[in-house]
Amino acid sequence: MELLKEGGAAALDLRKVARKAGVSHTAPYRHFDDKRALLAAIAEEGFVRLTAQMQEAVSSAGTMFPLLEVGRAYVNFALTEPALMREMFSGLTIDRMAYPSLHEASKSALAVLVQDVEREQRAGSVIQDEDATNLALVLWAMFHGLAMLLLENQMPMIGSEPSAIEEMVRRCVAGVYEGIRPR
Amino acid sequence: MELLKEGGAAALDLRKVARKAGVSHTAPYRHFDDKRALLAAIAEEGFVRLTAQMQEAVSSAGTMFPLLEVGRAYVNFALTEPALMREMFSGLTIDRMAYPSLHEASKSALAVLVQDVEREQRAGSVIQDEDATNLALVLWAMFHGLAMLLLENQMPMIGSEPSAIEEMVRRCVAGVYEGIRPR
DNA sequence: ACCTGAACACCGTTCAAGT
DNA sequence: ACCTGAACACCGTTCAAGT
Repeated sequence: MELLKEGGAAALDLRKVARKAGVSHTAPYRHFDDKRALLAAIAEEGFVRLTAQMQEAVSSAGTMFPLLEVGRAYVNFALTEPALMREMFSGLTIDRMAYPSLHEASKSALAVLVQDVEREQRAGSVIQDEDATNLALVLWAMFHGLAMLLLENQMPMIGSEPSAIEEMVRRCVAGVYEGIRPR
Repeated sequence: MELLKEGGAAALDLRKVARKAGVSHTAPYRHFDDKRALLAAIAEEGFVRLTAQMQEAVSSAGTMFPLLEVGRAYVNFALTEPALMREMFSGLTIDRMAYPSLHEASKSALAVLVQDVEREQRAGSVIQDEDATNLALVLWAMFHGLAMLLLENQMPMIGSEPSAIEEMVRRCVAGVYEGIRPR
């Protein structure tokens, strides 16, 4: 994870990891089947941390705009650990299912959203005629898209000043909460 | 692009490209500065195609739910060309600005959304007290997040049956259009 | 202007061998 | 159970040399 943070995905190779650990370049194969297995373990750890930060955001928000807090936390995580975020969501191409514990960890991030939606549905601040999981997926898509586009510098007009990013998070949360159609 | 489609990003190496083209493995350096430059060219071509499909979707929609059509087109593109989509949005890490024509191409995809928002604002179907570009960015985030999460198999409860995906696209468009707060 | 072949530094992975 | 060193196949890139 240090290598990932320092030099991005390109800097993360098994031999460098072994060097950093002070062992021979074949030692890692005693602990991981192959490079993908190491990446899966790293991604899993990433999901654990992301889930914790989302959970924290919901808790600290109390009854006031939990979704805004979660969105902020999600974007903040992505911008703080861009290489990790990329590895979590696109490192292992297709066989995510081949790493069950990784799959579990990634589901826990969604679970935070589902729980908040259920709470808001009970409170009446979110529509009740739609499944909570489905609504959570919509929220996740919104947050994820925003985080990834910012991370990949695809919103140059937003830039990287915290205040501009904060405004963009607000707009996205407002967009999905209030809708862009006139009320 | 053939290699990308067949075997994903891992299968795309310069020597293989050269082999496929029937030249020596150093010949590509006469046409591209390095591997990143080739990837940039591929990503650029990807944005051109994505923009065309989004534009087509808006046009064919006429006055009926253009946003739903664009969302569908965006998701469809991502699921049809997953490796290309990944390369377009996360291949070259940070220095996207180092490839001006790539940057231009990626802006043209957003422009399709901006134009539709402006049209809908004039028609009164989208709120007018917010900048069109900002609203387009919100829509883009929604579509992009949905497409990437589906592409990376992060929504296993949705699966890959076209009808389930279609439903999810509908929910996301409805979410950002109507809002998830009761009206 | 475009291509080639040798060469270099590097990586993922395997394997026989050690404690 | 964990580690090592040699070895193999492979890649990105450079360079002198060719047409």
